[in-house]
Amino acid sequence: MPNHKPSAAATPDLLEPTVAPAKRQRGGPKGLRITDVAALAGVAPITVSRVFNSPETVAPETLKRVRQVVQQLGYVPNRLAGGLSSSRSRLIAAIVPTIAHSLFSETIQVFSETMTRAGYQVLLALSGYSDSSEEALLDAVLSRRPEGVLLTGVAHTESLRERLHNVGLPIVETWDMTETPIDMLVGFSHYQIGVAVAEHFLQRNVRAPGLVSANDERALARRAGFRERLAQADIHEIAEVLVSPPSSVAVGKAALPTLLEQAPHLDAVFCGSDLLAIGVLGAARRLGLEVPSRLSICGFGDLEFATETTPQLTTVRVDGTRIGLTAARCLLDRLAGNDRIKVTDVGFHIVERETT
Amino acid sequence: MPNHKPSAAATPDLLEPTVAPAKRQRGGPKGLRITDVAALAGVAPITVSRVFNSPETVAPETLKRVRQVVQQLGYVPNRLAGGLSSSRSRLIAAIVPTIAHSLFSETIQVFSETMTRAGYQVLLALSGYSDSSEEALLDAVLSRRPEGVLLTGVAHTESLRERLHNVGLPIVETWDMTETPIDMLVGFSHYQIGVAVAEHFLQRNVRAPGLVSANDERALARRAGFRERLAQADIHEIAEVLVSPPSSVAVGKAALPTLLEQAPHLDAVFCGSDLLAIGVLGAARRLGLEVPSRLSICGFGDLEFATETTPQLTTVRVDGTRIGLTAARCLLDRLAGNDRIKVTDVGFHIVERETT
DNA sequence: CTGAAAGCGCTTACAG
DNA sequence: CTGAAAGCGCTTACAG
Repeated sequence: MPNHKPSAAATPDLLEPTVAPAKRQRGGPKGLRITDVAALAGVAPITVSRVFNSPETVAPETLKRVRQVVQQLGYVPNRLAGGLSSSRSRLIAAIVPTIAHSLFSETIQVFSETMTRAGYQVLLALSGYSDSSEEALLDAVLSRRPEGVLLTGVAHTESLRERLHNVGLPIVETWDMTETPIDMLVGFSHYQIGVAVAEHFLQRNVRAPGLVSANDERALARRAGFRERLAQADIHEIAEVLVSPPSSVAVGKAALPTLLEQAPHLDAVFCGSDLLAIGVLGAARRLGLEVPSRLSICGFGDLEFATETTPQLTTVRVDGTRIGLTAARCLLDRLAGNDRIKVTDVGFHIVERETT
Repeated sequence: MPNHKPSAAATPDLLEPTVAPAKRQRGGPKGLRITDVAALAGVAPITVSRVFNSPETVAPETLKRVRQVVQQLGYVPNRLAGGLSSSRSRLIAAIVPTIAHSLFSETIQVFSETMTRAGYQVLLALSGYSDSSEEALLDAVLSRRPEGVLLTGVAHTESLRERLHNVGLPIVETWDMTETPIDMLVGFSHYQIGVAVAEHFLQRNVRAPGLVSANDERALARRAGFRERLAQADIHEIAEVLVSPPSSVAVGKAALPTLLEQAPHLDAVFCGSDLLAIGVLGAARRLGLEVPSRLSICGFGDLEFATETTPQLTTVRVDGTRIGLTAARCLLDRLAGNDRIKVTDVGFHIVERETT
């Protein structure tokens, strides 16, 4: 049967489809699209787009009409499409070891609030404490095309640092300090904390200190500062228990007997977290060791309530809220095209509650 | 100058552009695309897509070659594009009042881990405790086209419930109980907790109980159960302090004197959180009120360490980890097309530490 | 202040 | 097992 193409009769039939090709069907009926709003409001889709993204460029009358239709239909723009088209995902990734035991949850809370207020959303990526799957995690994160990344701790592996550097995104590393940040940095020196706790113990005439700590990079930095400062005071024997996360009261409790085996005259313990410190405190009580007169215990991380419930403990307080806020501001400044101080040291305080 | 269109000479010149229209330029050079990988591997883009999304349908040889190129180039697929095209965002939204004070952070931790393992990512949305901006928050969340939503607490406003129902997404409400869930529910009854704490106090022969609590919906449900059970025992006068979040040790401390003004013979306090309870405990100590013999104090929320540091307190323990895990499973089952038990009551326990 | 056309980087739905 | 074409729902880059 011959082909009856009405126009362009000179065109060879064989190169032309017999009829307009049937439109491919993609899935069932989708949700509302910008064209639905546009049609009902009697404007072009681009105008609806402007109502959301640059309302100041739209005539007040048009704005009102479109918004009315949006409201009426309950239209919510599709940001997958918007992000793809504009290369602005409005997404910020936060990579955190864990939010369960609350060391970092305040930081993320404030960070998230601040980013939300600025029109971004936070993609939460929990890395755990193992580096093993970090490459996969980073792939997952980058596949969303975030406009910025908050890291907790400095990136460890060289390969990771390189990839993060290469993507060219604004990046804030937090909760740590390094000579060679990938980009921006808001944190403090774990090494210096170790030094400070050592000095605190030395002031109390400690002779046989011990350490209970995880073996992640930050904990090891505190340990190094602690050991080196003590070495300067000619204390070289340090009882040690390295524990794996998550740290808990129970782990702290179990650690004290082991420390006492290593150092029967143990008179101070530096713990990697307040939870561990509370555990050590409990074990000390049970053994009749008075705290802090017979045994000094120092924690890390500032559990708010601890001030009230365990005045015998000393702890190292870090302002997680300030870290989150500062990190958010760094990122936002950078996203706004401004420069930013690259490194902020928020420091720390040793909080001593009861001197005897 | 005349137009020299080589073919289709019969077509009216005026309807044809003089030359092929100049391609519009969209921004600078972008990152790697699937076509870059495809070209280098000598396959079509769709094959690269299959390597990521259904590797089992690709010949081993091809698979290997493409993966090698992916590795070599450091290609990371763009999920904004992928999600738009496939209508599968692989995103799950978690809407939580706050993660800072750790009541919910364990739930989110486990939920996030579980969803990540299943190939999803979690978009974290902090709602604060005010309902005011919840509509805007929901818009922001839905604009990412998540495939499921975890809510903390049951949705409050009717408008919100309706919208959530209408989007037709799998939804889990958590940390509460209701007769009319939007979809699935993993939680417990705050009202029943109030009843149980009242009974706990009654067993201790409490005569003049008080309450320190926030005034959010869940806190008010606990209050209702508490009051109603006490009313059955003919106790109608209940000293009350309603506080606004965030609750803290300091707020708890400040509350006790106010309660004592209302009820000089106060002999029990039910607090809306463990932090408040610790504050009340501190204030009681200062006033010389012995706990629990003279004053019973019950908290809520289970701060792990509290068992160790404040054995005088009673608390209501909820398994946040189980909630997170169960919620994740509910969502995943639904996403896999299976049915799921709609309502799971994980219950609660009253943990009494020191009986005298 | 508004709009028509093209393109963002993928995947679907076919076809072979 | 592999691929060409079309389409996902927006925004960019022009043009008026």
